[in-house]
Amino acid sequence: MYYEAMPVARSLPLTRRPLTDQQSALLAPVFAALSDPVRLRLFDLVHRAGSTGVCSCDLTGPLERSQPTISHHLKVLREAGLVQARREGTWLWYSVVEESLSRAQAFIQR
Amino acid sequence: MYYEAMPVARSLPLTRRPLTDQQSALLAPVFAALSDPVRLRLFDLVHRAGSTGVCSCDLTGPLERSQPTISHHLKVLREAGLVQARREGTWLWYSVVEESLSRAQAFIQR
DNA sequence: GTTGTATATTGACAGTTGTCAAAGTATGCA
DNA sequence: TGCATACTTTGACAACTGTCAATATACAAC
Repeated sequence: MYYEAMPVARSLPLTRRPLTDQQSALLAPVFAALSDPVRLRLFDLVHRAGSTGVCSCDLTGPLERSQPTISHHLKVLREAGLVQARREGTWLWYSVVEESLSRAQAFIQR
Repeated sequence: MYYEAMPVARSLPLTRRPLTDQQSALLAPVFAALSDPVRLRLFDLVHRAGSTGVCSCDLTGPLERSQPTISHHLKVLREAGLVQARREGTWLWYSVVEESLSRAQAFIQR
């Protein structure tokens, strides 16, 4: 089984009009996914692992949260399109979806 | 009376270590402030107004929310350090705190 | 199949959030 | 002083969120 990144807004940065209702509704979940300290640290750890990714078994330890809680946060990050996971045997390897980052970045810098 | 931007983390981007507990606790509220569609649009409107700022009376109209709700969201943005307000007679003029943006940006791009 | 390890889901609970109506505070002007 | 305008605060409510224990599912090895 394969856990993919969910689809998210693509056409944001080019407009010079005020943010529309739809645009903000697509972008907000990305920031919402980064709005929790545990998820920020998770995302940071995944990001550090680069394209190789990181085994989620290595993510449960350092954050002092239960395994279900970490699993829940990883799901939030996945559904926001920020990370993706691929299975390798028993393990899941998480990596960052660079594209999603550039969308958030496009909003922030202008 | 003067509504200022609240103090927020300053020393984030330079480290190459994993995000600490404290760092993530300081950064998360910034993303949390951007995690609501109405606030995203508010912030966008303020940002567009540049250094002149925008009168908050002009922010209540376009977003289809009650005036107290808009006031609440502006407070959240202020407390996250993303915007600041200065009073001019009866009006409040809102403008973006650029520095706060660069901190969020520093996290996103690396 | 059984057993063991890795991860996800469910259910529950306290705490937080977005929203509005109503009431309060601040400023300017007559 | 009184009134009008701009904004904030309070109180209430439904919806959502972070957390864990318990349970379930997926895969590998035997």
